[in-house]
Amino acid sequence: MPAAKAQPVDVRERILEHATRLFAKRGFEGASLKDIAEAVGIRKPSLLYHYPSKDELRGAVLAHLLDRWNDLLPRLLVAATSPEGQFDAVIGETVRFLTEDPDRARLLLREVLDRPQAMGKLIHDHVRPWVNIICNYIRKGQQQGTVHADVVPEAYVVNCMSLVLSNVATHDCLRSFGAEAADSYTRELLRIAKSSLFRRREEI
Amino acid sequence: MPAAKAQPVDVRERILEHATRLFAKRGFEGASLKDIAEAVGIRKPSLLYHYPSKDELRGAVLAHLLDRWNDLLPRLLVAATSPEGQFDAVIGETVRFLTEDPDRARLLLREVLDRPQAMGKLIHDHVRPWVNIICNYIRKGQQQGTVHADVVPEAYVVNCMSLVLSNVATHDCLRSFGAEAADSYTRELLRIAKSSLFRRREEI
DNA sequence: CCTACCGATCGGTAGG
DNA sequence: CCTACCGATCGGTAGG
Repeated sequence: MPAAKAQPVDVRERILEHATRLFAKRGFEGASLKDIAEAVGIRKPSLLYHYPSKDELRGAVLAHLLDRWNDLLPRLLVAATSPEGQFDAVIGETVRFLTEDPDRARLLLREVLDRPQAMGKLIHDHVRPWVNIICNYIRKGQQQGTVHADVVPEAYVVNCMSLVLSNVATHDCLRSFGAEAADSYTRELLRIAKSSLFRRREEI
Repeated sequence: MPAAKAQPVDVRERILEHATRLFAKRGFEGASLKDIAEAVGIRKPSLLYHYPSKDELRGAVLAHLLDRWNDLLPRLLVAATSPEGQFDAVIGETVRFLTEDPDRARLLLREVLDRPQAMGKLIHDHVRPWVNIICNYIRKGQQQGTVHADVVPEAYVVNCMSLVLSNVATHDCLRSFGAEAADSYTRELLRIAKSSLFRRREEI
């Protein structure tokens, strides 16, 4: 009867949480296994029992983040029906996913900087499919005349991804810029994304 | 007569070059003083003679980058006269400055992630003045009807900065996305920035 | 899950 | 600008 174990929540998951937070805050090289272990409340060798090396922990952290993203995707893609509604759902949920825990954006940006080649392959495998779906909606919108004709779909979507990522990741840093409301930058981001995609009513 | 010294170019500057490159590639914690010194062709204690600590080297690298940026600014701000020409000059030169050496973008992004508070102050001091100038041009454009009325100037400029920075920094990683031309992402970035700012002729 | 310990490497110093 | 060296900390292992 293991009645009074330290914390009931799965230790492996608590390790991932604190590893995500510390990798995001200090970077992979800047966050030591000792610090992560002691944030969880165990010793370094105990952490290495669950994840046998720091590199395997890095991989597990990234896989865990992508799992949460994949949880979101299916209901996101079938949610809306109209082209503009679909777009709002997709970019809105993406922003919400990253804003809910900004460490996700910071970690992803750091991984892209640290290992561009490996992340390129990973993005190609995990993100390409739904990018293609968005691109098809954009092309359909161009045929119907609701989307600007000079949009380059793939490049547009990639730039939007970059923009959302860096907007959330640098949120703390850039908030010191003005006295405006905290989410005014994110609202302007959505305006930029939509304004550069859809033709306005008065144009049609 | 010190005839055959190793390299005639200033050693301090060569240290800054290699430190910029290695900090950008591996991060501050991931790049060791030994690696930087040996890339220059000297030993670690010799590097520490020129920059007495790793933190002072970090500061010098950042200051050097901002100096290059400040070299660019004055001629950039007086270059064009029309609002749209001014905008093209500013964002075009910003892209060129970062594209010329993508390590600049990578280093700045890493610094923002590593030390958001310190970078917030630094941005406030060094970048705020010319952001204000751009914002005034945007507001003038809004009064004249050439710029969309719903643009929030400060938030727009900050988002554009974020977008340019992350676009250049993640260039290597995202190029693997499609078979398109290497600069198609950057061209789409410029289109997004302009399309979400200026009203199209047919609207006016 | 722990204590005890490993060799390697870190930023930095002494001294010339 | 160098060699030689410092204590501290790194990721990881042995053994229980």
